[in-house]
Amino acid sequence: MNIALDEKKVSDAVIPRILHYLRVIQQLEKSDKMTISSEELSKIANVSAFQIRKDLANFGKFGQPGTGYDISNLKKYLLDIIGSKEMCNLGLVGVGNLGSALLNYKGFEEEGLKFVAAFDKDEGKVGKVCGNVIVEHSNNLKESIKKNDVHIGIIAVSVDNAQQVADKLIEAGIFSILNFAPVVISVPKEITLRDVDLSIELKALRYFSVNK
Amino acid sequence: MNIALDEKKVSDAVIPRILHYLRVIQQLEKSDKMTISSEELSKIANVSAFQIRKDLANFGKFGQPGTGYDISNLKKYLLDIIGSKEMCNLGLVGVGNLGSALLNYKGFEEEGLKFVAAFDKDEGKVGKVCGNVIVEHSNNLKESIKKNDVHIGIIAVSVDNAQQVADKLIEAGIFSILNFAPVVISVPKEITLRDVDLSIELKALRYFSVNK
DNA sequence: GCGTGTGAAGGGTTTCACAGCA
DNA sequence: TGCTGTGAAACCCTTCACACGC
Repeated sequence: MNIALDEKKVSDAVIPRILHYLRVIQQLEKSDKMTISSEELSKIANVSAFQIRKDLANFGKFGQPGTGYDISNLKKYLLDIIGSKEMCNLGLVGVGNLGSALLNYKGFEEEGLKFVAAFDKDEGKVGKVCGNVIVEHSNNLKESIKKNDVHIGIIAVSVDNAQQVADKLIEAGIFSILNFAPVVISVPKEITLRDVDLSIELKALRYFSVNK
Repeated sequence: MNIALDEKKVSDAVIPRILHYLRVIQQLEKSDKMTISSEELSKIANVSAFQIRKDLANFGKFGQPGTGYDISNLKKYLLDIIGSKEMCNLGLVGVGNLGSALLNYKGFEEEGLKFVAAFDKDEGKVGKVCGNVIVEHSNNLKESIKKNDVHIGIIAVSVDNAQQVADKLIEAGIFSILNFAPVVISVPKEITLRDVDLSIELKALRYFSVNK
């Protein structure tokens, strides 16, 4: 029943799936079902039942043989696994179309994600209210990141400025970066960087669709 | 030298990496370098040189032993592999914050991706010009999708409407869907669906950062 | 000599089959 | 009986080492 983080290294592929299961469980919570078997979950999540049981077994024994998993308990366990108990503070750089959309998106807060700072180098945008934050000038970045205890930096600037912004974020003490600029950024290996490259998503989608 | 598509099934993991190499090559094109070795490419792309050579070998022999890869040729080959020669038509459903940002993003066109239609159920948005398209009412979806030859449908509506929109897109003849709604959508197996779930990206980022 | 392309080795992840428990 | 948890098998992907070509 113990949640065994850091005991043995859990495969990287597991975590996105755990988060995916959590999505499904959140949907199921709205129904009147109390328990669910790995087989049923499999059909909704499009992941094999074997895989689901193996993934969960990485972290403990949550299921009842003969019955399945208690939905509301499973949710708690999954949240524990990914460590979503406390709020995660986000800082955004680049308040363009995409940046504004992210700041104004209402869905993050209930997921434990919260924008606490936003930056732009355009004086015209500085001072503007976007979502729950007031846009600051990029010159304030380092100071504000520390003051607001930002955990994750989000890059939503143009290709030309992305590397430079990444460097500034790292200099400000950020260890986790989500990059939306369609460019390959280099960071020291102690920094965790993930890219969301929509052109790549769309082209991969087309490829898989054609070669299915 | 032949591009051997559909000869033997290429692993799914290869394609996103191919697109990633293409990003790097596009950046390199701006420099005055003419050729690059897998070793040099490895450092920029953060992928092992073995991996790069293996990935490319899936599709043919592009490299010069002793020299490396000709940058502008490699670009052509990579574009061939992923079939990016002709324009890919995009249709968007849900002209909210995120939807508008996507429609107004200038970077897609040069990547061979083009919005040709956008839909919303809100009468107030219908008729508005966003990027290169005029927003249509969702009731026109089926007709307009066919008329404009939309290849990929993009879902940027709320959680509650996502499944229904997916069903409508499929009914309209769409086979490829990119879903931004943070919900698990079910589609028939002949449909290719990819999710971009930003909350999951952020939480995975945090997990990997903490457990690094 | 330098760097690619590739068969073989290695490692890791998914699949399977079944023991064990409710 | 029904379904989980798990060691073993199968599979796939990455890594390696080296033969070959420039």
